[in-house]
Amino acid sequence: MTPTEAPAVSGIRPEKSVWDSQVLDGEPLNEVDRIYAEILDAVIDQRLLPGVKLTEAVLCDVFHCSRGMVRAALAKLAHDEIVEIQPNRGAFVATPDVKETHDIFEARRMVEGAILKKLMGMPDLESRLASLSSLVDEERAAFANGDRSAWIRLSNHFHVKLAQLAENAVLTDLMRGLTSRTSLIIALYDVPGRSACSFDEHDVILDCLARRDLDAALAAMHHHLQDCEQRLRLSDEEIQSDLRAVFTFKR
Amino acid sequence: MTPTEAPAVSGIRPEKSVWDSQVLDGEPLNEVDRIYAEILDAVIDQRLLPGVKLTEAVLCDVFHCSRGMVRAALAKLAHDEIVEIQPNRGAFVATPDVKETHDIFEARRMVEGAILKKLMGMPDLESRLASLSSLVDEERAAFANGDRSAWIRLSNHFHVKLAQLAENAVLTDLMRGLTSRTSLIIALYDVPGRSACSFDEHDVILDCLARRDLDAALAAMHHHLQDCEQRLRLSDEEIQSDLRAVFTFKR
DNA sequence: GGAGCAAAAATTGTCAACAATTTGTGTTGA
DNA sequence: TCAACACAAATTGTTGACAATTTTTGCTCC
Repeated sequence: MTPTEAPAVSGIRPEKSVWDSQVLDGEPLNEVDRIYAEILDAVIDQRLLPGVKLTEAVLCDVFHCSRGMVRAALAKLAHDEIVEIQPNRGAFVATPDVKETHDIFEARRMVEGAILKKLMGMPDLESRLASLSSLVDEERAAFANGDRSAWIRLSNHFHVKLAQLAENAVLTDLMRGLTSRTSLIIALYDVPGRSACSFDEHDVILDCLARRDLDAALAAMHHHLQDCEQRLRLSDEEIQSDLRAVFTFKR
Repeated sequence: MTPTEAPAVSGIRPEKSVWDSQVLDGEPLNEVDRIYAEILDAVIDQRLLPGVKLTEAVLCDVFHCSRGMVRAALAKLAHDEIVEIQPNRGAFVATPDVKETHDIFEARRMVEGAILKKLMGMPDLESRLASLSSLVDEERAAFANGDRSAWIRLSNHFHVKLAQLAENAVLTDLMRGLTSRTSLIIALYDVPGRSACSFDEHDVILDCLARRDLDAALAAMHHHLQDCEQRLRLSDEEIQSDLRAVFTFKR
């Protein structure tokens, strides 16, 4: 994966100008946070891909600010493991390795399972779940419209919003971090031919929750995350078997 | 809680000069990370207390560096919710509110429970637990010696080290963050007369783990965290009842 | 065509200087 | 004695300039 630069960085400023609350709650208080959020959004939407070099001067141009602002935003992103800063060489969108991938998915299975348990004990669950149902509908629509960025963003947001329903800010922040990093992983290891629609799986989870069937909900979430992880092409062996499949098919 | 400054900040540089791996794995790569770690260590050890103002110029003096370094370290600590940066007013050691306290403990119960489950399925558990046993011994010794900072640090480190045994870097980092924030909470809400020895509880957890009794281990950890949370004085009503107890006793 | 080298260009790391804001102090008047 | 105000001092926010490092380019030689 060689560092690329100009074309990918140009994807930072999407056409939408209305503030999207995916990354931060409410408007950012300062310039650094704004830049942070813009870059993070671009990473989550997979407009900025793993390994891309984030040159300070280019970002200053894009965001019309001084280098200090850019450096501060990059430092925060590095702290989140979204960006890797290599001393004297620059900042790059992070490229999580196989171990990190496994660790993140494992952590998600633990945390998201615990969130479901908490939700199960909460009153008024059905009305809480209504906003999530419409979100899944939006996922479905985005997919049908071929709007990949929107689909990815909404798909990610489903998990964050589920955490928000649990009314624990620490868990919500945690889920934000885990889903952001998952987006990187998927961008890095996803196999186009293996992509399946995740909104159906989201629907199943919601259904189980609405029926207050904890075991089913846990199984559905576990299955969803396991599936997501299984779909990634993580090893040379998998790449080899894919190449074989390609040439077998061609012949 | 009024911001105080000079006397508490003087606690940043402890007598020990050997690098303690509590905060970061290995030596920090740069000056910012070093300052970050020093301040975080001081917070965890409760040498720096909640609400203390962290003046840039003072920190520059203490650490013999430029303001840029200090600002970068404070920004990272703010990102971890360890420090609160108020625009145009300065940086303060954070003062978590009651909701945040609850959220953190809840998150810990979820995550630490999940860690125990994972540990239960790991091979060679007994030899893994050996280092933790000696750590609990150190806790006990520190408490007996009246070395509060060491006791707190070791007590915190127990949970981080338990997470490390699970061999998942994401979970370990997560536990680091949660325990650091817990240390703040305890500094803020702890009642001196209510403090109990937590190393006995740590021992119970280890014992259950060694016997591979998952249910008992989960119950012990849950009880430990619940106990810890219950010991905090979080409401005015509790303060009132404490005042009544004080004057009832005096009469 | 590739390797090695020097120089130029690009980029990152750092910090002092200045601007902006807040806090503290002193004075005045009621 | 307290409130209001002005001013000085302290502190935070920001950025351009310079130093240090890395990357790119051009040239020579084999």
